[in-house]
Amino acid sequence: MSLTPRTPAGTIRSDQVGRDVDLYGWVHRRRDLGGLIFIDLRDRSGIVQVKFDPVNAQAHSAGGELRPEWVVHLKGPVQRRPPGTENKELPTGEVEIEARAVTILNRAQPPPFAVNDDSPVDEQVRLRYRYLDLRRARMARNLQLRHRLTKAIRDFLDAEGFLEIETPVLIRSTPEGARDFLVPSRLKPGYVYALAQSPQLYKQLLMVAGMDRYFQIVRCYRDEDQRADRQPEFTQLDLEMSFVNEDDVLDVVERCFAHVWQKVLGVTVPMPIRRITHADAMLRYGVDKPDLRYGLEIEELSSSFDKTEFKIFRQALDAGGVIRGLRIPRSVGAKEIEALTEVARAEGAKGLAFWHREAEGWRSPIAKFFGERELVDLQAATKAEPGDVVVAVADQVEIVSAALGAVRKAAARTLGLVKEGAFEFVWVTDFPLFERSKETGEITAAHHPFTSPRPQDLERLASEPLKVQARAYDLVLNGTELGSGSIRIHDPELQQRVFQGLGISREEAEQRFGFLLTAFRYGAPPHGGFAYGLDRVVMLAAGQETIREVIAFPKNQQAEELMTDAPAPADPKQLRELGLELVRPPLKRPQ
RNA sequence: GGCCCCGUGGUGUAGCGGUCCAACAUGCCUCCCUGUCACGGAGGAGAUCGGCGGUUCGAAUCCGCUCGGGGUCGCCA
Repeated sequence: MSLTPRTPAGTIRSDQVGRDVDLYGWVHRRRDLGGLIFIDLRDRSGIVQVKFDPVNAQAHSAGGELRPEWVVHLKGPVQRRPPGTENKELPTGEVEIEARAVTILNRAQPPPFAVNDDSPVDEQVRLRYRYLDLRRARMARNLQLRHRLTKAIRDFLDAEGFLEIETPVLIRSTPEGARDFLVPSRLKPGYVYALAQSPQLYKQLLMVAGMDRYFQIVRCYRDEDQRADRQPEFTQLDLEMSFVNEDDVLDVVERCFAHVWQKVLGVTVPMPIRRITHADAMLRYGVDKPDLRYGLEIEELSSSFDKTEFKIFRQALDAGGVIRGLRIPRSVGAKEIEALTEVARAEGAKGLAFWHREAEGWRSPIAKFFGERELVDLQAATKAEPGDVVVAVADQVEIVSAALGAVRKAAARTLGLVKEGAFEFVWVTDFPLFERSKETGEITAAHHPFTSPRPQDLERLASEPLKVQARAYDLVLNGTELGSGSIRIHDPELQQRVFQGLGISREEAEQRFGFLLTAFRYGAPPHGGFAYGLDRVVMLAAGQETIREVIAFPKNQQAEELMTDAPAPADPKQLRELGLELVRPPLKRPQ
């Protein structure tokens, strides 16, 4: 039995009136008026109303049995709806199908939650019955958006001369970065692969191979804790280019975003995307991924208070710290200030100083500690207007940045200063090459160990490594880091020096990255690239709060896939084949 | 591992020491209804309030532990 020709339900318009159509789909909703019965028939394309008239006895009696989510084949003519009964809410609202023949292809149990509306449902239930959840309009829309967005990316990069090339998923484990998922080797007992965290090294080797411009839409795996925007397996748009500098990479990436936003959302992204240095972002926004949908820039106030006698400020300055503040262009109640203070404290600040700007001057519990000149300076620095509130933190620079960055975000959200529906892209450039691990105190790569230092910083590599800046850049959208990239090292000697800066000895580097260093000795072109989280991009484009909403079958916070109950206890036979033995038996999970 | 929030018929919520063998909406079942579109009307079934323990004359409600879910910090080169 061939199921063609099918007519997609959502595509039927009045110009098809009189034509006989074959519809295949799900019963979305049923309205039984006693005589006449209407159902909305749903398929991927949308919804169309079907009429069951008692005149068509067979169809009408079958129609009376139908329930939501039953699968049916309907045959009948497209009819114009009687005047006054059109539904302007539906694209198909001018027409209806008169069912002349009905075949019930499958009955359905009542679903555990309503498929035919968008009412909130516990996410655990949604994930357990994901195939039902995906029938709902919002999820169907998200997956269709994801498809169109992915296709727009491919079309654009293809037109720009990029080749899509697949790289291995089962790769050698490298201890840097995120925790690896390990896959034991059956053929070499005791040996393991790692699932690729990213195609980083392979794409650089593709440049050495002369592929010139590469991209890949690629699944990546990281065994870390989950978040609203983090899954153990996620998809990256990964690209790499030869014979380029920073501007070439940024140009391609931002034109790609402009193309995609125009094509998929009909939104024009102003070009070029603005750029801000990492140092500037930390100073003005307190974070390296600023949300520019609102202002609230952080102001340097240290010099305004350089002679202050206010003990808390004095001590911070004397200890080499800074005082910075934020003008909130709105009156803020005591409760809200208390909440913002808590936000600042959570980031390590000892408190939050605040002044209410009034018509005649400043009102503040700490007003008496400040002289005329300081308040004039405060006014000049913040340009506060009557009704505004200025908050400030005094401490070491890292704490001040973190605290005010968090206060800025919290204030924007609670006071409704965020421009909804806006897409504010920004490049963050000139990242440091290294950073000191908070945990171990060791120097680690801020981006990854293959990132090129700026040429003018090369002589500081050994002497002042933390002052070396990298040829690295991040792309940020609405305060979410989409991804990052860099110009890579292509000189084996420079690569060795950076490894040494990271505390990796020559021998160790040869052992772990020998293939890369060897490759670089056979003529590596200068190259650089970028990678971003496709799930995050789709999430933001679709206006969703988590990437789970744009992934067909995502995992929960325990990294479980609830529909199939993965992961599952290991089969002893499989373990034997792999030469593995469990040290700890699997815990039983109560239902 | 830390912190925060949430677990009440299938689903979403209300109830926050007795008036609750738990209420409302929706879904489900039966009946009525020939222009509905979240159709309407009448009736019915359906939860021992995540679990265990405690406080109390009395617990959905208070306390402790625990299980489950989410957010977040750490972590994510």
